[in-house]
Amino acid sequence: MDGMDTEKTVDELAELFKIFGDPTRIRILYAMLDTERCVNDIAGLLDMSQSSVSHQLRILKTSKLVKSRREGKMVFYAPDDDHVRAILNMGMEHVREGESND
Amino acid sequence: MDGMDTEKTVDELAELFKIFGDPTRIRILYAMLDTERCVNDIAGLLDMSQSSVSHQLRILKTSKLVKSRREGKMVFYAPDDDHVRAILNMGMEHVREGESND
DNA sequence: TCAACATATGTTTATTTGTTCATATTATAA
DNA sequence: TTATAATATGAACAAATAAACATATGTTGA
Repeated sequence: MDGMDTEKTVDELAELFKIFGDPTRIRILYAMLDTERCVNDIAGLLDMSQSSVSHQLRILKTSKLVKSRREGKMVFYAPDDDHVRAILNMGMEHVREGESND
Repeated sequence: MDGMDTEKTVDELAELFKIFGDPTRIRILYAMLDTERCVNDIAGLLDMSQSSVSHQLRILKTSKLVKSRREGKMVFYAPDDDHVRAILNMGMEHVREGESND
């Protein structure tokens, strides 16, 4: 174990990836990757219930992957960090390459 | 949804991250990041049962994150791909920054 | 062949988790 | 204040899953 600090860091790392480990959350993240989105729009785009979207957004926000901004009745969500895009891209690269060489 | 291809790709992406979403598997990956390791050594290093390690290694291998090489009775495992290190590093960056700014 | 070692694989169990449904909060307009 | 729209939250349920235990497979040497 070289570059790892504590066990706590490993747990945090696993927590982070666990968030990305759900297709629904991935879709939600992609939906807001270029434009901030309100909850209802996300639900409409992904054909999900408002409740389900809201639950997942809470998880994403708690994990600091997403930030929110209230405008009237609506709440707009966007990625909190550019790491979100970076992590998604890195994973996507792996998936894409996996399709060719095997 | 811009750079995404099919729904299948999203599912594959989620599958990939799900693998990283477990502290045990992260530890296993780190253990073999610089040197290939046999099952028993990993179990010893991480204080886990041989069975548990073997089960997790199977998951890692099925996901193409890890490759194996037999040498006599022992089987040595190593990351299959440099994406493994890249993905771990990217996640680690996020975790490390998350500690400071909040 | 047999024994010993290394690894793999079923099976069961306890825990985690995503969704649904119902209900609560928050904000706007009349 | 009352009605309505947007979002959040709580509880219950079903599906996924990591660990433990027992057992099987494979390899080497006598």
